[in-house]
Amino acid sequence: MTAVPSPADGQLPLRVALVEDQRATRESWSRLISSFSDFTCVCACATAEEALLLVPQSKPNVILMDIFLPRMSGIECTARLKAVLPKVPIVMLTASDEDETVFQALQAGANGYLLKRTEPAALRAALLDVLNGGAPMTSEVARRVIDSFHTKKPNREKPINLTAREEETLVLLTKGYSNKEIAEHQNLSIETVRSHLKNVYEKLHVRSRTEAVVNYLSKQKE
Amino acid sequence: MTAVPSPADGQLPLRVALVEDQRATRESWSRLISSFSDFTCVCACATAEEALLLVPQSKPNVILMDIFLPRMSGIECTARLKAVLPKVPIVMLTASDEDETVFQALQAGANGYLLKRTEPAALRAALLDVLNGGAPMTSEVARRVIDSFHTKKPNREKPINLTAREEETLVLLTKGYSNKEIAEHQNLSIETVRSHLKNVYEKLHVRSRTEAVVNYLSKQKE
DNA sequence: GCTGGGCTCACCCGATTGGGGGATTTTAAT
DNA sequence: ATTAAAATCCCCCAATCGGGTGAGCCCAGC
Repeated sequence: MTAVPSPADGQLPLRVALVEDQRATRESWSRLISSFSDFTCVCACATAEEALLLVPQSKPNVILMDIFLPRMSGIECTARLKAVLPKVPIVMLTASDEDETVFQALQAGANGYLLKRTEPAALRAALLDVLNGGAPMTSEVARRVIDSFHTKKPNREKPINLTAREEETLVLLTKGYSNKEIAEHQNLSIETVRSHLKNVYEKLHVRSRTEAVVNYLSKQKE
Repeated sequence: MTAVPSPADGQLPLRVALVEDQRATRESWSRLISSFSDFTCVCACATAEEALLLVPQSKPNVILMDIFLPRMSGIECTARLKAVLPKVPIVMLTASDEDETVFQALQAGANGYLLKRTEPAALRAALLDVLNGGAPMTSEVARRVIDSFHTKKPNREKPINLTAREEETLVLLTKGYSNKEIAEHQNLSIETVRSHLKNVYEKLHVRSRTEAVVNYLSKQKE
C-alpha cells in the first residue's frame, strides 16, 4: 500500500539493525543483508542492553531481533525499543518453534516473525514486506498465529440467555460499579438491581460479582 | 512441513470447493482454479445453505469462502462447515477491508484470508500453502492480524509497583476467589489478605475488588 | 382470558467487604 | 548497626453483598 518510508524513496539503501547474540550468526546475517544492493546493515548488536543503546542511534528503517538473548530477552528488548522507535518495524528471529514466544513477541510489538532458516531471497522479501506495512511470517508461524484465533472452544453449550436488564446490569458490573451506582445509573431501586444480579449469578453459575465479571470478561476475549 | 494431504499424493488434482454468491465471480474463479493443472474446482456454490449441503459431498481438499453471502454469512457458514469437515482448511475471500470480519472469520475457524484481487499465481500459491498447513494471508491482512496483538497502548504511565504478595493476591482476586478462599490458598490469615488488598486498592486507585479485577484484566489484554 | 416471563420493588439475615487504626517480625538495603 | 520496606496479623465499624421469599405490574402467546 504505502511506499517504503524514510530514505527519501531514492536509491539510498534501507537501513537494517540486527540483534543476535551468537557471533557467527550475527556476522553472517550482517554480511548477507549488506550484500543486498538495496539494504545495508547499520547496526549489529550482541545483547539487548547494547541494542537499547545503539539501535536508536543507528536510525534503522527496520530491526531484526533474535528472540533468545542473554539476560534481557528479545521480547523485552522489542517492547523497550518500540517505546523509543514506535514507527520502526521489528521482525523477530527464532531458530525454534516455541508457541508461547510468538504471542509474547507480537504482543510486545513485533511486526513479523521469521525462522532463522529462512532463505536469503525470502529474507529480502520479508524486509521489503514489513517496510511496506506487511507482516511477514513463515507459513508455520502464520499458522500458529491463526490457530490462536481458533483456540479451545469446546463451548458447545447453550449460550446463556440473559434478559436485556440482566445484561445491562452485568455490563455495568464489569465497569466496576457498586449496586448503588448501577441503580442510580439506571434509575432503579437498589433492590431491583440486586434482583437482576441474583438472576445473573444463577444463570452464570457464580456466587459473587467478581466471579461474574471474570466470567463475562473472559467470554468477551474469545 | 507435512506433505499435501489426501489424493494419495499421486497426480490426482487437488479438489477445491468455492462458495461465492456473485455468479460472474464464481464462474471465473471456478474456471481459473480448474485451469491449474494440479487443481480442480469440484463445487461452486452461490449460497451458504447450498454450501452446507453440497460441499461436504464434494470431498474437497480445501474450501474458498466468500465473506459476504446473502442471509447466512460466510463466517457462519465457515463455522458450520468446520463442524462437519474439521480437517479441511478454509480460506476466506473478501473484496473489502473491514477489520471486524477478519477476526470473526478466523475465530470461526478460517485458516487463511485473501483479498479477491489476488493474482492467479498468488492464489495457487495460497492454496498450496494452506494445504501444507500454512496460513496464507495478504500482507495487508497479516498486518491487521498482527495489529490486533498490539492494540491500544497509550500507557505511558508508571507501571505501578505491586509487591510479590500483593500481585499474588490480585491474581487470585481475578480468579473470582473471596478473601477467605485466598487466605486458605496461600496459608495466610484472612486479615493479611485484607491487608494486602488494601494496599493493592490504594496503588491501583480503586475502591472495590471488582474495580481492581477490571483494572487488572484490562491491562492483561493489551 | 389465562399463563408465563420479564421487570419492578421490598424485607430479612448472615457473611463479606472496605476503611481506619494499629503491632510484630522478617528481609533488604545502607 | 540502623533503617526502611515488606509481610504478617489483630480489632473495630459501617457499608455492601449474596441468598431467600414474596408481591405487584405489564405484555405476549396460547
